[in-house]
Amino acid sequence: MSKKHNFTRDTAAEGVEKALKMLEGRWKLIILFHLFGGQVLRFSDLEKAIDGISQKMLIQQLRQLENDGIVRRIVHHQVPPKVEYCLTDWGQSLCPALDALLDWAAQQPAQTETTP
Amino acid sequence: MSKKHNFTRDTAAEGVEKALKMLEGRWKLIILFHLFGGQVLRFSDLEKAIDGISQKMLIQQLRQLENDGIVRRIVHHQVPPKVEYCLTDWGQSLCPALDALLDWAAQQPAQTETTP
DNA sequence: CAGTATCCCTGATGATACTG
DNA sequence: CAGTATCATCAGGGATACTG
Repeated sequence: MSKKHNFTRDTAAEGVEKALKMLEGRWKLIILFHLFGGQVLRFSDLEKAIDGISQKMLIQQLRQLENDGIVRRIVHHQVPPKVEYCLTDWGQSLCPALDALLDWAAQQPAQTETTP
Repeated sequence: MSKKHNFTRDTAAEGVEKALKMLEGRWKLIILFHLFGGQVLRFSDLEKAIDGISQKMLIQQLRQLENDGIVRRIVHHQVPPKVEYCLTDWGQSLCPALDALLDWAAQQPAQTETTP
């Protein structure tokens, strides 16, 4: 199944950075969590579902996710236009990794308070 | 050991976002990977080890990691000053989560190429 | 040695309006 | 419906110089 990879301290940092770059972006995680679990949503569905997002931002973030191979764009040639978005297999496989991060964050011990 | 957490789609996105916020920052991952494995390094050690970083950036990123409870700062009251940095236990526990991300990124199928 | 203090600049985001 | 186009804003980061 999973291949073995040998990372040095620097290539590891680089690799994680690459992953983070793909996830950074004001709206990407919210979009992703709307698509996890096999959801297939239209542009307008996402627009309605995500509070406060503009069309410009929505399309921009979707395009980046698409270029990174995380999201798939499905165009139905109709009038009026219909375009749907879903995760690629690889995009789906991101879920466990995010869960790991989520658990980690949830385990944060209470102390000096997170940067105010 | 690990507690159970119930997340909704939105709180999950929020939680991961919180985690990412702590890791975003031009130099944080590089710093972290220098400290993983129990390393204890002086300010000047980090400065030498990390190519291209300025004192301002180094201290800024370290402070943020410290405020987030990921890094611990150890001051030795001496002349000249000696300050060391290492990971907190919670900071160490981030390692597996990053590994998951790393593996995910390494599995990226070749296709449209990552955003040029 | 281990930081502070300034100034500057760019890229990411937001607001708004227009279109095939 | 599903986008493009334009303009304004603002925080993150870089360069540089100074200090307890």
